[in-house]
Amino acid sequence: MKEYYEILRESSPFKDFKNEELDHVIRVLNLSAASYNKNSTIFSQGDYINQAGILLSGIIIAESVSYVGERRIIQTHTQGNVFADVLMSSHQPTPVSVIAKEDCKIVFLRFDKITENACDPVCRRVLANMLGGIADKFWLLNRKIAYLSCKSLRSRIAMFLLDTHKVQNSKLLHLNYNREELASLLSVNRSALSRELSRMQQENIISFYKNSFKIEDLQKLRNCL
Amino acid sequence: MKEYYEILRESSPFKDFKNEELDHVIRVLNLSAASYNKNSTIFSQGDYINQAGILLSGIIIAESVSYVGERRIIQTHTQGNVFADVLMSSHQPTPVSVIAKEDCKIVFLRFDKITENACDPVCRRVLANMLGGIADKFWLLNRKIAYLSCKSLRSRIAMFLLDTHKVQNSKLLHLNYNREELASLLSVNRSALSRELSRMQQENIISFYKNSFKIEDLQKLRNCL
DNA sequence: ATAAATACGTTGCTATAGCAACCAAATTTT
DNA sequence: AAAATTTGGTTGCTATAGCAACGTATTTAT
Repeated sequence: MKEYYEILRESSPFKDFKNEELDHVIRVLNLSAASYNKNSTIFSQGDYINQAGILLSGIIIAESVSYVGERRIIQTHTQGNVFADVLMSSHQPTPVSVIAKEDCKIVFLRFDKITENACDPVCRRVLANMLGGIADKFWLLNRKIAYLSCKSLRSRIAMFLLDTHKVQNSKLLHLNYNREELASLLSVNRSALSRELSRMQQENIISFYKNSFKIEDLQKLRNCL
Repeated sequence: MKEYYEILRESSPFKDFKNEELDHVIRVLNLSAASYNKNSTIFSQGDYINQAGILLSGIIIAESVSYVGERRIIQTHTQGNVFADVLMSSHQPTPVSVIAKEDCKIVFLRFDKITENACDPVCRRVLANMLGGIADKFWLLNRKIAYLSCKSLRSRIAMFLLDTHKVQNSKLLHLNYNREELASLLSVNRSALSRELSRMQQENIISFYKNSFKIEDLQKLRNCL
């Protein structure tokens, strides 16, 4: 596990943990790294989950399959991200499937192990950190609801780009989605998305090539809302 | 607090707690009931929150105000519901305002108090229960995203009604929203909502009077998806 | 290297849902 | 009880976005 200390320190549960603290917590919670091949399933929609995962390497996506078989991407995760933390204490089946998009290494945190050791101040810190992480995710979901609540396609795009701008803190945005995935994320039709993006480019609000976007006129983009 | 024991036992943090356990937890966490008048604000959008609330009596709503001043109802809470639990450990400002829709009594649970006492098995149970509650809310948000992701207005309505049907476990549905609020919840135009509801009534899929709805043909309603 | 598959932009057609304006019923205020 | 306000259904108009079909560029497989 030593090789992953840097990554763990970047993850929310172990944020800024010292080496000794990581040693300690790995021993107490009995942590180890698991490997998954590309395209393998980590959790299936409907599973009952009692552990969270921290992605040590690779990329995973959370997706849900609708009643008519449409896949909708809920989220993507990269190195250091925590997933399934929200679900680890739920009595509901998970509404999403988690799939390795590339070869992955993952360390799992069992919820019962953590609470069992809640007297241990280090474990307690892990727990508090994880709760903070869950709150942040909740906030993200609320953002998603915010842009799904936008009436026009253009305002949806604008809100999404402005959000991404805020996160990446640059007018040059690199999205991790192709058009189909972006459309699915925004719950709009792909061709309609392409059309609207082209229009916005023509109006010099944005420009783009593949999944690289540039905000040409921040004020105009804000006015789209 | 004794008078609220029945309600507390119905709330997720204290689910099925015995009297002695409630006595204990109230003492350790120093709990007491606060009163709010109708239309008063409990939390304001932008506040930093370090405590959750349990609604002992009354009705509260969580709403967010958009950039252009539109109010959007995020959630309503009634007796026994927990709110702000998700946010109590967040370093983000709350994205919603919480307003008393009627006179309310509320008991607040401070997050730091709970973790401080994590060695106490009863407090630990409270913590685990609250996490479970948060997971359930996450699941609800995901449901909301599911119906916001529906393309047609009709399918949005259908999914919402089917969800409500599942929760209330009856073909007679009593909604806590008026049309304006329902439209806001589904993020659609009110008149368009009325029109579509009328159409669905004409097609004998549902019937309704005010905020009472009846599913006339469950299969047809499912086919709307 | 060639073929196959995937990704993405374009466009015409059309159904849909937003908007506004109006009216009627119900509820609240005076 | 009358007036005022709120709530909800109706409808015509119109902009928008979904859909399908197609073409081209890019990537992947053989």
